[in-house]
Amino acid sequence: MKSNRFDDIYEVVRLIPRGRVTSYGAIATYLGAKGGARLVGWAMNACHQDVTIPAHRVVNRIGMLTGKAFFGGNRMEELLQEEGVEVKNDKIVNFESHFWSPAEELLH
DNA sequence: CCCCTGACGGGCG
DNA sequence: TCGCCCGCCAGGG
Repeated sequence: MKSNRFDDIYEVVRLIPRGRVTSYGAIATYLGAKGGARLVGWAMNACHQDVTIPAHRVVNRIGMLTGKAFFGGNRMEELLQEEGVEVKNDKIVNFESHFWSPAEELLH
C-alpha cells in the first residue's frame, strides 16, 4: 500500500456504473493528469488481484480491449458482454454510447 | 545510479 | 487518414 496515488484511480474505477466503460486518459485527466494515462494502466496492472475493482470497464481511448490479455482468454470481453457492452474484434461497439466520463458524470 | 519498458494519448508530417 | 515520435510516472534489471 505504498502507492497512495493509485487509490484515487481505484476509487474512480470502482464508481464506473455497470454496463459503462471509460478510458485510461479520461481517468488521468479527471485526476489532473497525474502521471498521464500510462499510470492508470500501471495502476490497473497493480490492482489486478483486487476483484473489487472492475478493471475490465477501463479501455483505451478508442475502446480497444488492450488489457484483455491480462485477464486471460476472453475473460475481459465476456465480462463486458454480460453487462450489455457489445464487443467485436477486441473493440467495443458504440464506444461513445457506453462511455462514462468521470469529469462530467462524477461531480464530487 | 542509469537504461528500458509499459493495460496511453496527443501532436506532427 | 495512417503512422511515427515524444512526454508522462513507476518499477525492474
